[in-house]
This record gives sequence, structure tokens and C-alpha cells, in this order.
Amino acid sequence: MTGHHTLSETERAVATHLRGLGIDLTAQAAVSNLYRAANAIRSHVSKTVLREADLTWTSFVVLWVVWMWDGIETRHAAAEAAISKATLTGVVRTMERRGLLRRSGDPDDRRLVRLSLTDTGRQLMVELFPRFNAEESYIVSRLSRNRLAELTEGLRTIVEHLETAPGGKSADGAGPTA
Amino acid sequence: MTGHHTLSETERAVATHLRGLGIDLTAQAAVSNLYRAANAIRSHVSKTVLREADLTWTSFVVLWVVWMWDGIETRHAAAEAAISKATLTGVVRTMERRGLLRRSGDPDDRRLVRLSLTDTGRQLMVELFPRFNAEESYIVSRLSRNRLAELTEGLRTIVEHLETAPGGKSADGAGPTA
DNA sequence: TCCAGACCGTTAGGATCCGAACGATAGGCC
DNA sequence: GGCCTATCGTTCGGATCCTAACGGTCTGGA
Repeated sequence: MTGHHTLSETERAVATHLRGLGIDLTAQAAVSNLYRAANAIRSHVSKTVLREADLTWTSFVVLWVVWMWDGIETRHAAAEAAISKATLTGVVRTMERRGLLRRSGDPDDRRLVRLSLTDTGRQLMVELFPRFNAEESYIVSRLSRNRLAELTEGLRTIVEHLETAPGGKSADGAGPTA
Repeated sequence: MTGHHTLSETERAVATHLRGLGIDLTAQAAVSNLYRAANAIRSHVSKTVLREADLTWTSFVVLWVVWMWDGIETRHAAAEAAISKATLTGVVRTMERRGLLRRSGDPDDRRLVRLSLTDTGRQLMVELFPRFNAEESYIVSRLSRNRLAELTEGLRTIVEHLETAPGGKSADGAGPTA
């Protein structure tokens, strides 16, 4: 993917469609390619490494977050995984059912729920992540060391720009303003 | 989002966790930042422009695709929007219910269904897209013209790499091999 | 002390999202 | 013509995903 039209064809169609509307084409191309790349990556990894482990992308991300930050509180885990608290509740239920993850209440503040991996979950990540990373390595293998560094830096700039922005300040959610 | 930890904190945690596992950290950082940026963008736009129009990101993308390629066949529309045919069926049903989109059979091949915007749908896109694009412009506003061009080029490289790859060749789906 | 407000995770309801299986249609080959 | 196979969009079942509303818990000031 994405689609039976190539990137060039799409960009040409866009250009002709939006002629004279005062559109920022460079921004359009950048965002479009960014999202297209993210989709391609998610799809690729889901169909290779994660498929064998019977994990969805989101499940893997949640496991990853809990692996990185053991005992993390649910609201923080949701923010790290870029999903809403409501979504996390469902994913955690699934992962708990499969014995990969554990919920435990905080004795000091009984509103809180803390998450940690089971031994099985930790073992899964130790054996799964290197394979996941191998795909990541494959994904960027066409870029030189310099170009890859520039790409990463550009992405960081965007992320920090959006995350520090005033933004919409919605109630919950996975947004940059959370 | 994405989280109460900053990018630097996360990268530090990753580095300490994966020490000695032979992990490609530069690839990990690149892919991680790419996906994080995509999430931030999707979230940002969803909460600003699309929220007012009561459209989900996917709905907007589908409308966009049909706007660009009027009379497109469903399987191609699904590929362009990077969603599965099954998902598209549902989204189209929703958009049709709201009078933004129309389905019509192909007389020459009665298996096919072609999609096109209604006048209402076209009018919506004409007034909505400039605002959408203004957000895109805001998103990349911190990058110089040169850095933006480099970013876009790097993303294109990744997309083309994944889309031309042999990959999994799944039956349906929105993947890079579709 | 007590209670109004803030915050926590969960639930409710609906839209996406997927792979797999399904009926319907088209096209090649005899 | 008559079948076999490929391909189309849809349906089905289940997981994700969101906002809004909810009950339980904490906290600070009267």
C-alpha cells in the first residue's frame, strides 16, 4: 500500500485538485507521507513479528510500556501508549486474561491501579523485542546514517512542537495535550 | 500524549533496558518517533478541525480519497486509505447514511461498487480541507524549508521501500503488500 | 469534622478495524 | 454451453478505540 496509485500519482492528483485554493502543498506532502509511512510500518510489523505472537500493535505497545516502566499507573501507561484510558482498560483486560500482565492496587491511594508484567510477559518481550527491532532496522535500511539521524530529528521536532502546544485540552484521550 | 515522560527520558529508559541485547537503537528511535509523530498529528487534527465537522480521521481520509479519485472502486479506495475492505464497508455505510457519499454499481462488471461524493460531500471537503491543511502547515511550522524537504524525502524512501518489498502478501488488508 | 470539587479507573454505547468465510459475478478453457 | 477458478464487496465475530457519564477515593478549606 498504500493503494494502487503511487506517491507521485497521488501528489499530482492533489496538486491539480487544489490548484488556486491557497494550499500549503509542502506541508500536505510531509504530513501525508508521514502518516502513510506510519501505516506501512504498523501494517508490516503486524503481519510479520506480531502476527506470529498473536499480538496487535496496540497490545505490543502496552506491553512495551509496562516493560519499560514497571508498576506504572494506568493513566500514565495510557498516555505513553497514546491511547485513551478507556481503551487501555480493555487491552489490559485482554492481556491479563492471557497471563501476560498483572493489575495491582496502590495501598497509599486506592484510586490507583498499577501495571506490571508477569514472568511470562517479561519472557515474551525478551524474546520478541529483538525480532521486532530487526524489522525496525529493515524498515530504515535504505537510509544512510546521516539521513536517518536527520529524519529522527525532524520527527522529534514535530512531536515536541505538538506536545508542548496549548492545543485543545480535551478531558481525557491520547492527544498531545494530555 | 504521549505520556508523562519526555522523549529523552523514554530513550534513556530504552537504552538501559536493552543494553547488551544487540539492539539497533537508531532504528528503534526513528520508528518510535515516527509513530509517535503520527499519533500526535492524528490526535491533534481530530481534536481541532475534524471534531467540529464530526468526522473521524478515517472518515476524512476516505472522503479525501473519493474526492481525489471520483468513481473509485472500493478495493482501490480501501488501499488508498490504508484500511481493509471490511473496514471500508462500514465507513462507507456511515458516510452514506450522512449523505456525504454515494455507492453505485458498475454496469460492465456487476461485482464492482464505485464511490463518489454527493454535492453535500463535495461542498464539505471544499470548505473543510483548507482548514485541515492549515493544521498541517502548523504541524511542520518549526521546520525550515530544507529540513522539511529532507523529512519528506526520508519518509518517501521508507514508504517506497516497504511498498515494493515482497512482504507477507496477505489475502486482503491494508498492508504494504496490498 | 465535613463536604464540594478534583481526580482515578471503569462502564456504556457506538464507530473503526481486522482476518476469514461467504455468496455473487466474471473469465478462461474445453 | 458448462464448469473451474479468480476476484469482487459484504458479512461475521472479536478486539480496539473513542467520548461521556459514572461511582469510588482523595483533598483542602469552612
